[in-house]
Amino acid sequence: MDAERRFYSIGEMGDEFGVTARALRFYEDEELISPERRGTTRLYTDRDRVRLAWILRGKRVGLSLADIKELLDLYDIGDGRRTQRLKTVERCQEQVDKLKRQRIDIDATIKELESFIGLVKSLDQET
Amino acid sequence: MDAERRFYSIGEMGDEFGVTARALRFYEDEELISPERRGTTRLYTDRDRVRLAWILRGKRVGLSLADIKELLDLYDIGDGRRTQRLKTVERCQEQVDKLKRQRIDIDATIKELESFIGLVKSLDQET
DNA sequence: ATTGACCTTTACGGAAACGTCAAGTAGGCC
DNA sequence: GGCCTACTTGACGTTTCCGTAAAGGTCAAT
Repeated sequence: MDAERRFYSIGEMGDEFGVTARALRFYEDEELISPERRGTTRLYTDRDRVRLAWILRGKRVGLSLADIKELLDLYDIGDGRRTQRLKTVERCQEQVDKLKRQRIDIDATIKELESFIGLVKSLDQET
Repeated sequence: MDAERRFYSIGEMGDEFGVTARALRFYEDEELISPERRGTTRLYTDRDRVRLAWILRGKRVGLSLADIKELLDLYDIGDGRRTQRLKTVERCQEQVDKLKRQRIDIDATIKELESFIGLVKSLDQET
């Protein structure tokens, strides 16, 4: 164990995750990730990679960076006081509900687009 | 038939759909809806209501207004030439694929949030 | 020693999707 | 006719999420 702690440069991170260095610095400004430093150079760890993956998936499902930050923070404080935890659960539950509603809309949209595709394709059979 | 054609004012539309008049005018600027006019006043028909519902659902699933406009336009031109129709199907299919990928992300996020909620709640049982 | 690749911060720029006045008009009611 | 309310068209402001120079520091290779 003590598995040879690897670091990743901002460039490597960008390449691997398909984001620019500018974006990574921006996420840092917004306090979504806090890589270590060697001097001024950023060193990303595996923990940062996990967080970044979370951030990007959050973005893909339409969460704002603010939402994502809040959820990541909640993850970090999961062990706070009882009142704190109640709030945590509450906020998470809100997002879950929102995502579930969003899934319903997505399904409806997919369905409609697909049936439209079917219609247009059927027009194509004539001729 | 000839079912008593009703019109709706911009205010009614806003109230019913939960959007501001400003937003409706903006959608018109962007050519997503084109209500009739009596003088300068906008008159929305049922067709406009259907389009608006489509727009809002599109927004909820994360489509940009540009995407939505394109899809609405495709609906309108569904009867174009063959080449045109192929493009139509293609573009729709792209959106469908994108939405399907998005659904996968949503499911994963929901799952993760819910298991986190479970974790925090279990901490709450102690005490 | 110089080049090139990769890193840094600071700062202005820009699209998207409206919000928010401002100033004016049109129609209905008493 | 006067008032109220809802409507109109600009036009500038705002937030989010970065892009894009500008102006350099660092380190390895040539």
